[in-house]
Amino acid sequence: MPSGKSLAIVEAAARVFLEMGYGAASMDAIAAEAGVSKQTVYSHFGSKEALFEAIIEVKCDELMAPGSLKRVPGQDHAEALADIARRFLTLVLADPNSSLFRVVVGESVRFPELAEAFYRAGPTTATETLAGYLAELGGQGVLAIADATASARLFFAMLRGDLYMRRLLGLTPEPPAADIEAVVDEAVTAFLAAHAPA
Amino acid sequence: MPSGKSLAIVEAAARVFLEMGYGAASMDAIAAEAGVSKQTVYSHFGSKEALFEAIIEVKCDELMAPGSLKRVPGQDHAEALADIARRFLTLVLADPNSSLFRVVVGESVRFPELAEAFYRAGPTTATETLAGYLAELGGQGVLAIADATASARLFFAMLRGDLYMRRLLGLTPEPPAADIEAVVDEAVTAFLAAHAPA
DNA sequence: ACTAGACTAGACCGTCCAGTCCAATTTATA
DNA sequence: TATAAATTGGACTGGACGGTCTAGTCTAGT
Repeated sequence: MPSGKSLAIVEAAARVFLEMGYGAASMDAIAAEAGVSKQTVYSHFGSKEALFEAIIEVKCDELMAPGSLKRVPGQDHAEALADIARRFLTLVLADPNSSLFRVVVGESVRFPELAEAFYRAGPTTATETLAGYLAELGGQGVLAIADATASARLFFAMLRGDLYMRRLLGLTPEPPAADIEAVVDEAVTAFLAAHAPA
Repeated sequence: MPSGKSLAIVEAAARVFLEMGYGAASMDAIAAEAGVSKQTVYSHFGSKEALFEAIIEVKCDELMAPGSLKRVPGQDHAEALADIARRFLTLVLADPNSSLFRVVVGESVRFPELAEAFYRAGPTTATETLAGYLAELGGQGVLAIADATASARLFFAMLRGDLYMRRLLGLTPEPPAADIEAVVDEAVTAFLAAHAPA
């Protein structure tokens, strides 16, 4: 439970780390951004590494916390898939989140545990959730699903297309909903075609 | 034309930069790795930034130079696609190349022009090449291709699945050919199903 | 009023590193 | 061989940064 100061530090550190990356972020800058003395930062978190790890873990949790991929009942399966895709892409392409990913990738050599935590909180969780749903659809004969996990991974992969790549490389600002919708439509259509029941 | 010393510097710098990232790589380390005095490094490349940019550009060129996606004639289209996919994945998952990508992503905030150059040399070129081939197949009625560029992007996206993500996050060593083959098969099958002619 | 503990401002230390300088030495060239 | 160019190695500068220390302030709770 971060109280006032601690919360300010966490938020400031998140801003600075995500904007500048680990190496370029200085503890002085973080303290200044938080409106707090450097000593206070060191009282709450013992070191730069510890602070960084704390921030990334918090952000990873936030990323997947709201069960973003839960289904709303009473939907056509095509619409349900589109819904999942839309939420996934919106989440993943949103500004602080794509920065987070960039930083995690960039520092994955120095902080392997962080990369692992990210992978577990993000891709793994998302894949498992979707795989459960796909297995259900497969059981109902609505789709031909041989390997639910593999299909779930394929679905997410289809969503990580050119737009995703451009975001990853920082070449594009957060895209408008229409752009996301186009990717969603294409992926869902192709996915359904590839999994049409015999 | 890098002569002896210059070449040694480029190669050493590539090794150090790709292994440690931009921030953690010191000019002393690079000079030592090259078996060259620091002054010589500065004589050939004026600054750390310039050296980094030179290395990344050289590596980008290498990455796409050998026309890695050219088709061998007389192939079944399914086999041709599998061939392209296999070469793409092998290239992209190989060790120095995925390190390069990690570094470019990590430094994309500090070096936006580099990210742009990378995007042009990599994804853009690859997409255009494949789009040309797909348009051809579409014209022959072998596949149903409405938007060749979009389909090409989708194809590559399907290849950048879980294995790619794990590589990106540094969670897995260079995968064996069998793992790549599995991804290739799955992607090609799904892609063909999604583009079957009416 | 007294005290305890969180906080501040900023000086300070040691380290690391990009980049410079230079005198001595090697290498190439004419 | 003589001369010019490239290279070496190592000392040095200047600055940034992680982290510590300290003297003193602010705020509760008693």
